[in-house]
Amino acid sequence: MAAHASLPAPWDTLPAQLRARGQRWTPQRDAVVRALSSARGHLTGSQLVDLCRATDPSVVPSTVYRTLDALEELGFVRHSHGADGREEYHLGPDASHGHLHCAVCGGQWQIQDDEVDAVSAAFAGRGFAVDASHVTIVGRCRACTAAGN
Amino acid sequence: MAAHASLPAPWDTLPAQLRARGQRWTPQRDAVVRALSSARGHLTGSQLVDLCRATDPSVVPSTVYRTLDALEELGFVRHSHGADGREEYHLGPDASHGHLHCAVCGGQWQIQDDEVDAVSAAFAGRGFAVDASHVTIVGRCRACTAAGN
DNA sequence: ATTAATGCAAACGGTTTGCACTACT
DNA sequence: AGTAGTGCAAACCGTTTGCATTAAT
Repeated sequence: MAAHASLPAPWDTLPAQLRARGQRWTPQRDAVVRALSSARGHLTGSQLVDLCRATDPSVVPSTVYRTLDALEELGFVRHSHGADGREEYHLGPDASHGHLHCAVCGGQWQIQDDEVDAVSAAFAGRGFAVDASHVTIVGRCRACTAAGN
Repeated sequence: MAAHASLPAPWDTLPAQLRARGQRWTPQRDAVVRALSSARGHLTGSQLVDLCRATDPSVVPSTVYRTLDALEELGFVRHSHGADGREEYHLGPDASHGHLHCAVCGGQWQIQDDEVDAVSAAFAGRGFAVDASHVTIVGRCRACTAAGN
């Protein structure tokens, strides 16, 4: 089959995107996506496994991880590494506008999603919710470091 | 025995501190400390294991990890979780003066070592060297979050 | 009918644990 | 002598893999 009770927001185009690449939409992938979208924020791989199995006990870890790989390839999820040292997956490309600022050359770069995640995770333990759009990190960029500054 | 070719900087008082607590100084702990101090920056647990075994093949993983626990209890090392998702250990308390700033209540808190490490690790991949003393993270503190702001 | 995706079970790497033995104090 | 610390080997957890089977296309 492949349950289709209409997917939320960014996921609704997913089945089509998969099929366009010759890939398939399955009940298991549906379960993974629903678990992902129901849980706001980030999930570790094993949390996701448990969540999926709660609704559909037939879902097996390998399927979850393989599905995540597939979703990541399409840019629907990204993964980083949480403060607990486990893989952490989160929803697709959302705008984050943090910046990296080189104190030497004055260059600026946008901070990427997974980097924001890592920063957020660093302070999650003390209950501090990082505002991703206001993160500015000062330091020295690769070029300036290489130049010996 | 317990090799004693004089330990570098902050470690020289370690044997005494251990003994003061009824704990012991062993060649294995010596090996771990030397590996830690020789490697500038951070090391994962398994990197440390390998490093130790390179000089002293008799050192076994469990001993390394147990030693790290002991060192951490004394405040000689701290551990965080690196971008590769593994435990990462680093040298004792060094001054870092980054701050957390709550956009709601205006409160400020000092960023801790392991948090700085996590932030640094987030950008290490792109060759950006974070200036720990200039990290300021804006967000919402636990209290303000709890208050529903 | 094809072949992508699944379930299973086994393997993996890093870390932790129980226990008898060793060696620091 | 007393006991903290060790080495070993086995357990553990999250993740990955090989392979025969199932099911979406």
